[in-house]
Amino acid sequence: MKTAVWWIRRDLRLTDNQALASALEQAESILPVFVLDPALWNSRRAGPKRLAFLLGGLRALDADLRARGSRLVVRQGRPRDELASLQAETSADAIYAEEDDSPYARRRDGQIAADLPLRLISSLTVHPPMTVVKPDRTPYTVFTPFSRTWKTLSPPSLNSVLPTPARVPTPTSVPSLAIPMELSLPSGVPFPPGEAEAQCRLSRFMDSDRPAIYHYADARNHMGWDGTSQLSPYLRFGMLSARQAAVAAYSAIASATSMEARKNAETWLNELIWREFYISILYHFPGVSRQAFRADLRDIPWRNDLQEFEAWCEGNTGYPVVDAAMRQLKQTGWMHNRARMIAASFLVKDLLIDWRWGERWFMQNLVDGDPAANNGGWQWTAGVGTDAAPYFRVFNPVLQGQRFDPAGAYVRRWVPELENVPSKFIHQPWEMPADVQHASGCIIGQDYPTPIVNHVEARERVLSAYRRAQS
DNA sequence: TTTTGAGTTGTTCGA
DNA sequence: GTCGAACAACTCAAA
Repeated sequence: MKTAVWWIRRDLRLTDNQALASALEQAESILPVFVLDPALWNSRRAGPKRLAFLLGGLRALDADLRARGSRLVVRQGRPRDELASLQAETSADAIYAEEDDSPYARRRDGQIAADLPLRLISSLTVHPPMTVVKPDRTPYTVFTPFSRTWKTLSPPSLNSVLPTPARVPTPTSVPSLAIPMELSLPSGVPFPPGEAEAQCRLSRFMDSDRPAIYHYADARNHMGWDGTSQLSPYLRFGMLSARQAAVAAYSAIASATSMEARKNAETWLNELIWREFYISILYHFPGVSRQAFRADLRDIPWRNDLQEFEAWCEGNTGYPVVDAAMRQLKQTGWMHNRARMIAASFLVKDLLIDWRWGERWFMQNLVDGDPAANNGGWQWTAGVGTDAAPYFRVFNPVLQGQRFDPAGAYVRRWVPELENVPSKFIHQPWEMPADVQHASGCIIGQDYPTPIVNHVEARERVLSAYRRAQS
């Protein structure tokens, strides 16, 4: 085969890239292509921060390719049209791409495969959705048995991680658009795009003096700590392969020096399996992207109060942890996982707003926003999904704050008007006596909002709403 | 086919 | 302050 197209979608890396490796095996020269698809670009789900991260990732990938005698060709338009014309321009014999299991991608790829020689490689996940199924070949809908089966499949070995190719021979004459520059990453977003950064973060998480992976199980819950890997945006765009992450997790488990350390590393591996679980759920049940998995919970009488929704979005609910979470999201494009659960629970249960509103807001603001994981997380919190939280499990934002941000470091960082509030009141500032409000420079109702709902009453309200919906 | 055990992440109440 | 039970059944997965 003379020329092959490597169609890049969410695998912005050269290391352990199976689509690229297959193309290199089969063809003498490779044309790396990214198609800016207006259907995704203009979608209500797209967010400027994620798009900026993607464009930055394309620039980084282009630089990495140029160091290997290649370059990235960027086109804009419907992928089908652009690929067809590229194929004509280069007389490419095949188009290699990493399979994407989300509903839009499957529809798009199905149509393209009907006309063009598209070869899809399953490497979005360690184990493709079709391989982690029950003995009767039907999909799992509960996490624990899914993960048990996942773990019985042969783990990827260290040498299965494909090396970075030294050279990528590429035809020189194919014109490319410039990578759009108008959307640059806002300065508050702490995620430099590119696979070099992803590799750095992975090794820092695994191999530093005191590897965070061996403290992950507890540390990850503290919102003011740096206990998570912060790899989600990189996994989202394939700047790091799931397989390489899993290999790293397995090797950390194998070299753990205590039961405790081992358990912590296993907890992180479990998070990778959660990612694959929700990818599998969306693959087998594409309808979840539009409605609740559980048919009996599709008619909850949501209040959907617009003013309250806006207060939530902007981080002005009067509940410090919730507001810190929402402001972190807005400023950085990322939110701590524990904070995601608290903020999501507050929207759905305390405000009784349709979980899909929150799902959309997260997609519009998260750099790591992924249709499968985000949908799964929201349905879990709302208690309407697979393997969902029981509906009576309502997070108490004050207790969650006291437990997972005891000194209020997280709150003070993202809600500066509470900076000088004593720790005793940091998660319930409305309890401050007037003199303490004055002393801390934070008058409730003036410098910081009065809570927009009373949690105890809101809890009763949501419990009865869910009870009614079910009966 | 039937049975049995189990199910990410919580809160509240009363002893 | 700490502890166990209740919250509500229900469905899934596997024996």
